This record gives sequence, structure tokens and C-alpha cells, in this order.
Amino acid sequence: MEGRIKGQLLKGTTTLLVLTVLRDGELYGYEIAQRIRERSGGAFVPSEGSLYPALHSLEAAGALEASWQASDRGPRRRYYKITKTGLGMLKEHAQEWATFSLGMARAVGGADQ
Amino acid sequence: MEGRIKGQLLKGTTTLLVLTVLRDGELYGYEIAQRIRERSGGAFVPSEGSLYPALHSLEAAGALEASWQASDRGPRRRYYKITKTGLGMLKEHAQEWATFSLGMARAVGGADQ
DNA sequence: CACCGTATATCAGATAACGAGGTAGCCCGA
DNA sequence: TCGGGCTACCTCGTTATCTGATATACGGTG
Repeated sequence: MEGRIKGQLLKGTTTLLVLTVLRDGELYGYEIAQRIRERSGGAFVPSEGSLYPALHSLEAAGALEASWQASDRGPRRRYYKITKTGLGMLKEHAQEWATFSLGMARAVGGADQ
Repeated sequence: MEGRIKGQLLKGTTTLLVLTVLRDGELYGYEIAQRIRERSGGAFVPSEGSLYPALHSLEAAGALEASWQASDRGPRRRYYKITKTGLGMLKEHAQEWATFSLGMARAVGGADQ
């Protein structure tokens, strides 16, 4: 599918996307980016410059717990696991997204088709 | 009444919102903000600091044509009208929003499963 | 005259994405 | 054994644009 999204529209969604993919299990950074790309149908390809700072920020906020683990093929990986705090944050962000999405649907949706 | 959205999520949506409300007719700035607030169900209340620069930018890009008109009660108003270029831009932004929205729906699913 | 609602405009500050650059481990082929 | 490619992490400067504060000015009301 064509049309990769980047730029301003993505602002504020990285946190929600990261927490969402981590709800299903422990993942490392590189893998998180791949999951987001897959789950969005290729629409989102988080850049490293936005993903890693976001992970550090979420860890500092207590939303994620991280640990280094060796890989049998390649450099070591930093695995992230969502915490209770993170689950609460996920719920908040999901709710905020729902409100935002609904507002946009009302404002621009249907009207143009 | 849902919470008002502000902050990062709004980045990049002002252009689409402005062009959308102007498709239905000529409006002045203050009125554009009110329409967006109404149509979004109160979720979006564009601040002056984001709306006016956006209008100037759209006018400079040829998406809008503007003219000063006196008001019988209050200060003069600057009316904005969407151009052919603006209609094309609206179509592009609406398409981008659709892709973005679909990607989010796929990635985060039906809110919280 | 003071105040409020209307109406436009601009500014400093904050946020967070992007691309580019760097480090490093492992595998494969020349 | 050297180089290139993939994996995997990290950081930096640049860019876009939203927020809240501040400013100007008109008209009606108390």
C-alpha cells in the first residue's frame, strides 16, 4: 500500500503506537519499529531519531522497563516491557486518540465524500 | 462533552480543518475558528497563534484569496475564500488524513481491546 | 469613561519529528 | 582478510507549528 505518512500528523502518536505494540509482549527497539510498520499497513515507519528518544522518555516516566540481552546473531538488544504505569498511560492516550479521531471525523469526515 | 484536544496531536491538522470549513463558503478568521469548534463537537478550539499564521501561509501558497471588509458592528474582518489551488490542496490533505487515520485504526485497533 | 466582546496580529517558548551521522557486532563473498 | 550489508543502538542539529501572552482597535452597554 502506498502513502507513507510522515511529518506533523505523527506528532504525539509515537507514544500511543509504542505502548500499543508492547501491550502484546516484550520487544526490542528495532522490532518495535517493524511491528508498527506492519500493523499500520506500512503507513508508519518510525525513524530512529524519533523512536529511541521516545523509548528513553517512556522508560524515564516509568511506563516501560528495559533490559539488555545478548543476541546470538548481531549486536545486543534492549528489550522493553510495559509496566502498570504504562498500561494506564496507554489507556489515557487511546482515549485521547479516540476523542481526537472522532472530532476529525465530525469536522472533515463524511462532509467531503 | 468530551475533552478538548490540544498539543501535539493537532500538529498538521489546521490546514485541513481550515480548508474544509472554507469549502462551504467565504468566512473570516474569527468565524473559521468558531466553525471548527462547532463542527468538531468542541474537540478543537484553534488558538489565534496557530490560526492566523496558518491563514497567512495558505494565502501565500495561493490556496486562499482574502479581502478586508468592514463590519457594521466591530472591527474590520478579513474574509477568506478557497481557490482552485486550495481545493486541490484540500483533496490531498483529506487523502493524507484518510491514510493516516486508517493506519492508526489498524495499528491501535478499535481503541482498547 | 471603563469595560466587554469582537477581530486581527505577532512573539518567545516548548514539543517532537526528521535525516544524517556515529559506534559496533555478525555474516558472507571475493 | 578485507569490505560491504544487515542488524541494533544512540545522539545531534534542523525544522515545523502549537500554545499562551501580549498588543491594537472598533462598537455597544452601564
